[in-house]
Amino acid sequence: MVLQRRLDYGFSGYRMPEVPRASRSARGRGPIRKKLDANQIHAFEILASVAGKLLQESKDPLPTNDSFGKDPHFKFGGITKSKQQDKGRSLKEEPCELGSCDEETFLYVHGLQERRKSYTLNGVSHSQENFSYEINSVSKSLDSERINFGKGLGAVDSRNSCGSHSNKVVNDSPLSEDSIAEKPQGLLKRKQVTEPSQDTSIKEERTEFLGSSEDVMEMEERPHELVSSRHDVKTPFSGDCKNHGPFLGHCANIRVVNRDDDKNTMTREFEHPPEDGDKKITNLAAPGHDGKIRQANCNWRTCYAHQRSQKIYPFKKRKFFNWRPLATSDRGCNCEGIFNTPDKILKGDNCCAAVRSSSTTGQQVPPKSNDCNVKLSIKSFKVPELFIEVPTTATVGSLKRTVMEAVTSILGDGLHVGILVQGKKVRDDNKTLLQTGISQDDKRHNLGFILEPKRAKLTYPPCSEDPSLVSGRSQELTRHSASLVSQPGTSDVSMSPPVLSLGGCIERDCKEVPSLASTSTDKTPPTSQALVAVPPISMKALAVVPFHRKSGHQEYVQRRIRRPFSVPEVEALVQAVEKLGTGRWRDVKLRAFESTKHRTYVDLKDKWKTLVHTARISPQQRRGEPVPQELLDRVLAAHAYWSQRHAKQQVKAAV
DNA sequence: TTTAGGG
DNA sequence: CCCTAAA
Repeated sequence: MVLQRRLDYGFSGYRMPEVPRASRSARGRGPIRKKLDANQIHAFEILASVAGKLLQESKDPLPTNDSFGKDPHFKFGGITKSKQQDKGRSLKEEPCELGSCDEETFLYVHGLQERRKSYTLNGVSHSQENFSYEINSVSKSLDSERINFGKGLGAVDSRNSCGSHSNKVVNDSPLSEDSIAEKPQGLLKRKQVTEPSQDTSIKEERTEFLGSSEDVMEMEERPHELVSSRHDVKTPFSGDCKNHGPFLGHCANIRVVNRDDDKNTMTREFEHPPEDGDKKITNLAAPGHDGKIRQANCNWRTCYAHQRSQKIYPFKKRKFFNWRPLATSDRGCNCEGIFNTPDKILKGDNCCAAVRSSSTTGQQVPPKSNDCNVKLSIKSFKVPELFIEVPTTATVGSLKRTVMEAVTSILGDGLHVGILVQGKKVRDDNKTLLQTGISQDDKRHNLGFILEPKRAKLTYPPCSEDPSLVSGRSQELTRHSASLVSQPGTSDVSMSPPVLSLGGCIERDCKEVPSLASTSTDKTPPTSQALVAVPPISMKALAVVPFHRKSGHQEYVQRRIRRPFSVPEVEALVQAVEKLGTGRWRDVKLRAFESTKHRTYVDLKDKWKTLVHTARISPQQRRGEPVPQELLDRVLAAHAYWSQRHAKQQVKAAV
């Protein structure tokens, strides 16, 4: 028979496709904000949840964070130290620190409407969740974050810029070896207790995982610290999680309260972030951290941000799934504090261990990815680590599916997973992992996962519907992420060099948003902004996190992409309204936007509303593409006219 | 389905 | 843009 050993892989993160820029101040000075769709946010939630659970699995106390409580920035509103203390096993809360973030590069992630605020990933948000999914991009650093997917304990990526210090740091880090060594036991223990069966299917794992209720639920999450740009780090991983700056309130404290076995639903409630959240963030973002950016040393456990209050939180919207965002800083997750020395890691032993059946041997300690600093550009964000387990006999296709399930369930169906082994894209889904070389212990076999747009074309909002302005639908995807799109089945060329100049491209893109006209596909570097940076990856062992997928499809309803009205559109709208009047949006739609399917009458109505508002405010206060004053004047005139007319009609009707 | 408005 | 109550 074929050996049924399993490989545990850990994701240090995914690099996500860029998200359309949401907005920035009129003068371009403001923070660049990005909005993530609900499902994307959910990804964080789920991944964070997974991480959190894993974290919980560990009974080993995490290194204490001395800075906790000391750091002025660190202030979790409701975090009760005493509470933590009460629980011996509970993890200490640590502030998540966002390292040096270029203020300008802060990304704000928004969820939907009301929740929008709460889902603001940006630590700046005052939302209650205030989770630490802060995406902060340091455009300065060209190093792209990498996705490590490795087997073996503690991977060290020598190529990684962080790698150099990471090794060293690792040793010093409290979280290093000991921690790692211990963890497995704890996991094992738990496993034995909870999982009698040796046969562990992913599903079972998941179940078990979920099954570990109480303790898990009560665990406090600990925000992890984050860090900063790898470049500047002088003392990376200063060895402890102590020095991390407070990430402040971004890390939500969550506690799982309710568990729904059937649905694997966990609801959580977040605490309200400190009022001064903004300030804190600002501080973090403030200059001065340059060169001294603290390295975040977060191991995946740490990443598991604070969890706290538990409570069944009825979600208003069904769109929101079961999982609430955990307070986790994706960034933090990426910066792992636990590392093993390379030699150690790469040893066959570890590898072997890694492949042991998790069910019988217990889970391995999740490997830490040496993905030090995550630098996110405006167009991408990193998701917390995700651990999965698959038998070596699994096919590449199944591996993809497994990963996809985890990711898709979170992100929605817009993406599919691509797998790269040593930088090469594996296209044959029928190959087994062994055949592909993924199962080999050789460290050289790097495995990378990439998220690619499923659809041939991503729908990026064209600047204008106006034919004259639209260079073609094909451009949709091109804007910032042409390279992102490796169409299924086609180009992989770009993927070969896994990651390339990601950095450079990103930086450039961040700074300048190419106009549509200038961004034809041809100009876009094929490889660059690839979705994923597939850095050299070292394999390491990890704990498996069974990922569960709900049968089916989540009800993620993606928020429509923002499509600012172009001047021609505004013109058309104004003209139609002048003629038809307000209140007849359907007719306006038919008349002026008949062929523009993405402009609904509601959109037109909304646009009119904003136009009226825009026309009333001073030019200085206006944002976005300036609308000719002439049009605005017409807006006001039409608005006044029709308002008056409606009023009169009402009077008549009344009489 | 449309409107109208608040979020 | 989203979400919805009303119409």
